[in-house]
Amino acid sequence: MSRSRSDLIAETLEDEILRGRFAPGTRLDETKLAEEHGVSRTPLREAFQKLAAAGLIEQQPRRGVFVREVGAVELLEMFEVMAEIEAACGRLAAQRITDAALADLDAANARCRAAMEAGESDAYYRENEVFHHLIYTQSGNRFLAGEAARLHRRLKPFRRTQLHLRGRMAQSMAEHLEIVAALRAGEADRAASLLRAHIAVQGEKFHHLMAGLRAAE
Amino acid sequence: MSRSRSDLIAETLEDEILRGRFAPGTRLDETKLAEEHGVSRTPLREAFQKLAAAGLIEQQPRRGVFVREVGAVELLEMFEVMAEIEAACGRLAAQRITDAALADLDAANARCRAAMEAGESDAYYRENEVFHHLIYTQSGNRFLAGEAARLHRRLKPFRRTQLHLRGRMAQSMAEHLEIVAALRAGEADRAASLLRAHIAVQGEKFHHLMAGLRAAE
DNA sequence: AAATCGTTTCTTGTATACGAAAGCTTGACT
DNA sequence: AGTCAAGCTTTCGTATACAAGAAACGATTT
Repeated sequence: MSRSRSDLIAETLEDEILRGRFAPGTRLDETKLAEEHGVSRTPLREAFQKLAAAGLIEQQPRRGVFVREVGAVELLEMFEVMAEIEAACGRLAAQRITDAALADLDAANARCRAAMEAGESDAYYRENEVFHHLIYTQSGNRFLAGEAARLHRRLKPFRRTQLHLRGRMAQSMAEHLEIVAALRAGEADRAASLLRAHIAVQGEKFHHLMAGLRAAE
Repeated sequence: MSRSRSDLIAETLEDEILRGRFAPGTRLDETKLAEEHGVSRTPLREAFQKLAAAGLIEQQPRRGVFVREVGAVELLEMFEVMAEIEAACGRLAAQRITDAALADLDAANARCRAAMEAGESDAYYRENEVFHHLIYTQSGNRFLAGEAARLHRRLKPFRRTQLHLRGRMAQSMAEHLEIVAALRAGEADRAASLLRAHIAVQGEKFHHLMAGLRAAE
């Protein structure tokens, strides 16, 4: 199950898109990118197909490929789905999680707290990711965990700014503790609800953020 | 947003794979398929990238592409995710569904009942699909609806045999009615639970089916 | 007789070349 | 001066040619 050439190109391209090197709506020049990667157009076009399937770019026949604009509506929808998927992970994890994994969650939360108290939002962000990925895998459903990770990654650029909002870190921290408690108690419904709310608030914050940006224009 | 050539090839290929023309594990011959579609290898390879991204085929570098084997475990995982996604659709739909859509659901169920009483499992299957797709769209979340439809399609070949199981149609029918009742009442949690159970039973039935097949070998 | 190494052939991966379509520029006409 | 059309340029889509790797086959050796 080794990786092929166009896979690598697709990965780096995906990374560059998500990291914002190419603004939404930008046309991706085949020839330019080809020589940038030191290959011909062929492997690049194959990489494009992958990105198109993943929904990151849009191919307009005879026009070229463009970085997809994700509108505010679609973004909110994706946050909503993320909330539901994490809820599902939590529901299943509550029934299946191991003691070792619970300990890992505690550890991640301890590091979260340390980061919060130090006011290091970047560190908090990293540990927060660890926390959530642990829950994905503890769903005991590799397919679900994969889908969760995929969407999580997709939303990453839009989640980044969230933690700088006033008081969000502390609230997030408190929610984490409640979530772990529910998982430890094996309360599936409660774990699901807590996780849903925990993620949904990101969508709402994002909504407010967008509204603010719009008003500032 | 028109469709390109390799898109069409990818679609037909996906269809042929899901319909079982190519057994899992089969190697897909580029040249053979190319001349079968009357094109060169290039557009075919581009179609392969899409299918690989969708997880239907696996590309082994310098070896070729193979139809992916979906093991029983992964299949059960996918059913579990389907259950959770449909539950999410139901939860959201309960808050957002229109009267017109409720009427459509009633109509679909009426056609389901007719098919059941006539013992036409194929017709039941079709109307059952209509019913579920209505719920997807009524989630009011196009992204979620898309993901639901994608997974639904992916599981189609494995759901097909389900309805022939003794008494499944009648039970399914009864569940549909309960689901609509919950949606009409706007009871989000109940709609979600009912849908989750409604789909989960398919996974279990499938599980039994698999066990039966294994034992029969 | 079996095993191993070399050769040959087949297939994949990539480059390049060519045809076609879309957009832009230029020029003519109203 | 503005608008429309025709040609020109650019870029996409596809075919084809070529290179490299993998598998199969055979020959030689132990």
